Amino acid sequence: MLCHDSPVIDPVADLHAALTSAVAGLTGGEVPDLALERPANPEHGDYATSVAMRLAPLLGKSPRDIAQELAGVVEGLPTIASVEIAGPGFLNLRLSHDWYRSTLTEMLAAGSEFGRHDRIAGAETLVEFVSANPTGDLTIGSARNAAYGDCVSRLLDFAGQKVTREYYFNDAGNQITLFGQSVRARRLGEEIPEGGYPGDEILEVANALDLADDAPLDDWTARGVAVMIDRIRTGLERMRVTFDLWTSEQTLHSSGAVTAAIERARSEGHVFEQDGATWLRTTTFGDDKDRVLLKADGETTYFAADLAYIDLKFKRGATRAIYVLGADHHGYIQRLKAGAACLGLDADAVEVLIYQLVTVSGERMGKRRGNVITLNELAEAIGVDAARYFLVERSHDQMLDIDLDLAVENSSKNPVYYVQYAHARCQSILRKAVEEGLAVEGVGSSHVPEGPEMTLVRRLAEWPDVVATAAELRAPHRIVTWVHELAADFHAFHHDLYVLHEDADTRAFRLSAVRATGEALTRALGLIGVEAPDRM
RNA sequence: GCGCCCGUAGCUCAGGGGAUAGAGCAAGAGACUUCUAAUCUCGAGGCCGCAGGUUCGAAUCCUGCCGGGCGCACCA
Repeated sequence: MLCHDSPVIDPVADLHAALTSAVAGLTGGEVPDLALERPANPEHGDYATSVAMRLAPLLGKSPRDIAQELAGVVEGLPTIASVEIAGPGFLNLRLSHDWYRSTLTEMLAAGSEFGRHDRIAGAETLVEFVSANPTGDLTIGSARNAAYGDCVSRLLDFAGQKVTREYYFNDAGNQITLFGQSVRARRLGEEIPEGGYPGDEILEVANALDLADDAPLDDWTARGVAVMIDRIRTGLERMRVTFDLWTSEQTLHSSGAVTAAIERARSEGHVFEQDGATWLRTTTFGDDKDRVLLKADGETTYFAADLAYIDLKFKRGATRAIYVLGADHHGYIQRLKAGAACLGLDADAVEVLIYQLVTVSGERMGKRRGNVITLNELAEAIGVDAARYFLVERSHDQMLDIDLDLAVENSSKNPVYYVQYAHARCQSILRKAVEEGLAVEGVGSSHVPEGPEMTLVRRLAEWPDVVATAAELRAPHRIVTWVHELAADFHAFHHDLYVLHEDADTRAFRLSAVRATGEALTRALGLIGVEAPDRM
């Protein structure tokens, strides 16, 4: 389905507009979804709409009669070559040669802005992702979080939102104390405590610390966390994932934000005491059960810090707070939204994105199982481009399984190279055009596009809808699906037709198509954090 | 028990109400004197988990069931 209700650079905008006004004329104003789409079957035209069938019950006329009336309006458009009515009342449209030329011209003129849309623009969005505790290297589960969260951020940014990326880390509490003890134990060659962290990276962190053997535990902990965070940051940067803010839980406590948030919730009337503990009545806003803020022993819970953190996000000016969490945290959705509501905030401005878990050879990852794969190992094994492509290739609602040996074995046939190769081919042609003095500007005026050229241009024209939908659905895998289709269309085009044709007009059209394809590949790959190489 | 995600080709998965359900991989047959063969072309492979419902029209929306994953702390 295509939807063009915002002023975007859109190749089928005039078609959409003409249909809309024609339909409005028939109904007296009301316009249902036009359902303008690209049929899978080429016999059904380049674009098709089933709007006549939807209109039939409304107007009390037969779908084919309505289609006939609409056909009369659309037929005159310069972008339309032919219209036919098919089946129960489909309107099948074929685009004119003129459309192909003007669409290419438009796309090239728009450049990197092509596909920019404002359907969801304007929000100040805080995307919090990864946020793994700094007690070890990031696992491949966090790698999925990183790749997905980063792509969503890039998509929202392209959609005109002001995006801030934040990593929230836990640097207080039992786990962190255990981490500090583990670091010290490794350094001193002692036994690590029960439930401590045995990973090799702990030893590396320990050895990087300039601390005396008898330094206080707090120093081992704090310094260890700092080094670990730095390790994590470096690994993420290698994956082209960067953050604007690194926020520590500790600072929420020390700044008084936690206490302030509890008081704010109390003044909203949602805090109560029971069994010696202080509770937040999140059930008022749809949570399964109420949540403890202050334990009977007086300690704050992790959720209390969460509450303060939500408060902080909106106080800093965010109009939307996105959380990216693994499926094992899906129970947090209601809790976080209810927490926001208890602070008097809009629960709908809290959006929790859940991605399904990553398994290793069909099994859940775990230190006890000894099957942990880290982000660094994945990047090392198959490279950053293949790793990123692999991590967002499928829907985030789909479970992801990895066998590292198999991944390495298969990495050469990772589809990312197929797509990148298409870009390298584009650049190769453009280089050759310059070398041979065959480069031209413009799309020409008389070239009659052939099948593969038309297929390619129509594919390129899908971009505005693809990128807008991907952003709205927080579904970067749609970019991946599309960019692969684009690469396939380009490879076929390249195989069938010679670009640097002796006829200047043909050459101009084809060079324009190559240029537009190269830019589209760069743009789409950029949104998933993959490079578009000039040579391979 | 309750909640979230998934079930589509041998395998991994796209398909947000439209016409004959697609791709990659695997297996099969072909194509380089050319701007890169990391490519292209062709064939084969399907009760879209099951059963109802809504609709002119359902893989898609609704309900129930079956199967798989995950979660239901005064842990972090």
